[in-house]
Formats: sequence, structure tokens, C-alpha cells
Amino acid sequence: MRLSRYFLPTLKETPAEAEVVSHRLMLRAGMIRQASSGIYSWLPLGLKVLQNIEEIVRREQLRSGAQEILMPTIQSADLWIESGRYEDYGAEMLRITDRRGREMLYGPTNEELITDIIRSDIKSYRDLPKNLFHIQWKFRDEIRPRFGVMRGREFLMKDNYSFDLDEAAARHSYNRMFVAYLRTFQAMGLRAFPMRADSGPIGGDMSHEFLVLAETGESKVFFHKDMDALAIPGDDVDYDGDLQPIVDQWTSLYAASDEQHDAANCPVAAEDLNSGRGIEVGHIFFFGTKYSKPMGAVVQGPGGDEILVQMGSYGIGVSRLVAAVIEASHDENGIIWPESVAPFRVGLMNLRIDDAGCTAAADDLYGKLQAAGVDVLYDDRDERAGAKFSRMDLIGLPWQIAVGPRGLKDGIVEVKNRATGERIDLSPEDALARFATAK
RNA sequence: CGGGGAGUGGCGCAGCCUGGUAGCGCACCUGCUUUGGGAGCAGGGGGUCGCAGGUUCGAAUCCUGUCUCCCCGACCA
Repeated sequence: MRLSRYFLPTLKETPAEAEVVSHRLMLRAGMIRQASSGIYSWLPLGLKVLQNIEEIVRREQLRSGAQEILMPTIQSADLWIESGRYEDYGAEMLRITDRRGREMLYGPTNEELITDIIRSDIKSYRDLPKNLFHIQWKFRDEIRPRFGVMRGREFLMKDNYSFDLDEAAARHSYNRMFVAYLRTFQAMGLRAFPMRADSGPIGGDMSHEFLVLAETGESKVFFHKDMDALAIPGDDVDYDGDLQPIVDQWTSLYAASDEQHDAANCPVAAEDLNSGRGIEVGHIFFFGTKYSKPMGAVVQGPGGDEILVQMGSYGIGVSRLVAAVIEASHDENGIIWPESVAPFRVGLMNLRIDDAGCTAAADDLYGKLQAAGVDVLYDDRDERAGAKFSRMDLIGLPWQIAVGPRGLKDGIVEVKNRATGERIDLSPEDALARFATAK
């Protein structure tokens, strides 16, 4: 993509409304613009990142055996009245009345809708287990939206729902998600720890929050230092096999958020306890028959009896993850994207557009990188070199290639690693080869 | 929802107290010079001062109402 044609409205100064670093950088890097409080438009650069994250989430869900569906954003109030949550949910639910006076709502979550789908079409124990996910925009009319997309009112969320015949099977469904989540966050270059979450009486030991470590995270967390060293299951993990040992390995180590941590009664010795700050990006929990019971989601068992479906639900804040990655990975100059979520892999800069030789070399390299399938953003604008360097640092592409007359005189271009700041001189051919080959 | 603050060109702000018809920096356009880490000079375009009432000869400025946004707290992916 040529930057001269790309819509990338970066800002030199930080808008006054932005407080946290991810919000500031997302505005400055031209990723988002606020539409109203807690509601944002995604501009090309931000959208690419959002889609990359979404794709990683989707890939790991599918790998774990879940199946993708898509439910609507607008729901009828009827189902919510049936489950008893229409009143309970309160003002956080955005209620809408259609032209016929029917009560509708912009879904804050989808338990009711999915339960309705399941009860209509799943009648036999032979149809279980099922695990269905969708990635859809939600709306919660937060009392106080803040921190940009970290805590917006409208947000993109992956949520899925498992349906099992009994609690043992439900536990396996739960464990699958547990493992899938570990893999998902790692694939985005994040360190995420599961923490036991209090979900009331139903969930028991089957409720965990996943927190991404970031210095600027909103809540303080404490965890056993061995957690750092725990391996994440590889691509060969068998989701049909016994996942309990993996889950046990993680859950046996102490990890707690600020509210739950009690220094006086902490089972871990002080020297073994690490602390940091975290951002909640995922939550998984088992809730048994909470919805299947009031809504009558039953299957017929082998003996002809009716059995209430055991359900679990699992969320990942997809749009929030964009901000979380930035919180976890930035410096004073801007964003530092992990390669897996970066909007472009390489930022190519023509430092002197009015120098025919320089422009020819940069154009040539751009064409060849593209032909080799490298996702590259090419700064071909008539700007000063300094402005180009600064902007590249701000938008945080993993690799920068600077093509200028000075280097070309010696037959080289400069390749810079955004994360480490390391710069190396390569011939254009070597630079091409470096990125054209596998990552 | 309680407490605080702010709405003036795309962004950051001054002007308001003490009314006289809007200004600065960045960004943008033109020209010249410059050119490897956000250049310099000159010229230029763009603003119903959130909105609605009121006071006044005259309102960005004073008064009343209203909307929006932000920050702190209680609540959340």
C-alpha cells in the first residue's frame, strides 16, 4: 500500500480526551476516531489490526472444535423476559422500540438467543456436545465509558457457548476453552494468565479470567513466579484428549487479582510471588442450567427421560485486545506491534522522493516485496525524512526499510527492527530476500 | 449515579474576570530555499465561539436553561 493513497490521519499532538497510552496512541496513529462517548469508528490501520486479532481468535476457536455462527446485534425482548434477565439487566441494556411498538434491545450478550437456537433444534442426547461461537458487536450502556476501546460501550466480542449432557462433559468443554485461550493470547504476543474468578455459586472451580500483563493495566495482580515458565500447548494439542493435566498445571499455581489477594493469607512465600498489572481480556465460566432451566432447553436421554442441558460461556474482548496489545507493547515513540497482529509487516520509506535514483530503487523494492507477498506500507510521500521516520515509529510496524541516496551510494538500504531498535545495512536484494522468505 | 472540569477552524490552546464583532502554535494550500530522525521564509484558505432563550445600541465575553464530552469514585469483556 502506498502511503500517498492510504487514509492514515495521524496526529502530532494528543487529543485532550485521551488519558491512557493505548487510547492516545490509537488516536495519534489514526486507528480510530470517536463517534460518541464509548463508541468508535475504526479507520483502515486500526481495522486491519482488529481483523488480525479477530482472525487469531477465530483460528484457535475452530482448532479447538468450536463452530462459528453469527447472531444478530438486535434482539427481541421476549427471550430476555423469558429468562428473567430483562428486568435484572437494568439500565446497562440499550432498549429500543420498533415501529410496531415491539420492545427490542441491542444485545449486551447472547445467552438467551443461543439457548433459543439450541432448544429449537437439539432434541437428543446424541446431538451433544456442541460448542458454538460468534464474533459480533455488543453494546453495554456503561455508566462511565473510558480508556478508548478498552472500555467502550460498543465493543467486538467473541463469545461462545457449550452444551453438554452432564457436568463431566461440561468440564471437558470448559478445559478446551481454557487451553484455546492460552494459545490465543500467546499467538498475539501477549502473556496472559488465568485467574480464578468468583462467579457465584454455580461456577464452582470452573470460572477463570484471563489477564494480559501490561505495566499500565487497570488492576494489580499477584502470581506465582513459576507461572512465567509454564509452557503453552503447541499446535499438536489433542482437544479430544484429556486436557485436565494442562489445566491443573496452570490452576495449581497461585494467581489472584487485587481484590481477591490477601497478603496475610497468601499461600505463596513472598520470594516466590510476582506482581504486576493486568487487563482482563477473557473470561470463561460454567453456569450449569441457569438458562436451560427457565428457557426449557432439554434433550431426551438414552432412557427417554428429559435432561436439562449443561451450559458454559466463554468471552474474549476482541476490540479491547487491540488496546491491550498496545498497553503491553509500546515505547515513548509509539506502538510496537507483534508481527502476528501488525497492520503491515514492513514499512518502506523513500527518503528522497525528488532523487530519481532513490525513487527508482524504492519503487523497485516496493514492487518486489509486494510480488513476494510481503504486506508492506510504502511511504512514497513528498515529506522530509524525519517526518517519515517519526510516523513509522508511531504506527509501530515491526520492520522499517529506509531507502535514501546516502546508502544507495554504497549499495545499501537500512533495515530497522522497531522492537529492538537494531539497524542493519543490507543490499536491496538481501533486504528483499530477508522478508520474502518465511517468517 | 455522586463529585469535579471543559465545549472557540482538523488537533492543542489563548481571549471571557473588566461586553465593541476572534487570535496563536501545529496541520492544510501556493511559491522559493532546504532535504537521513516531525525544516526556514513569504503569502493564503478555513471558525453561526456547543445549542436555545434573555439582558444590552452591541454578547465568545454577562444571566437562565439545555445538550455534549472528559476526569475521580462505585460497576464491567
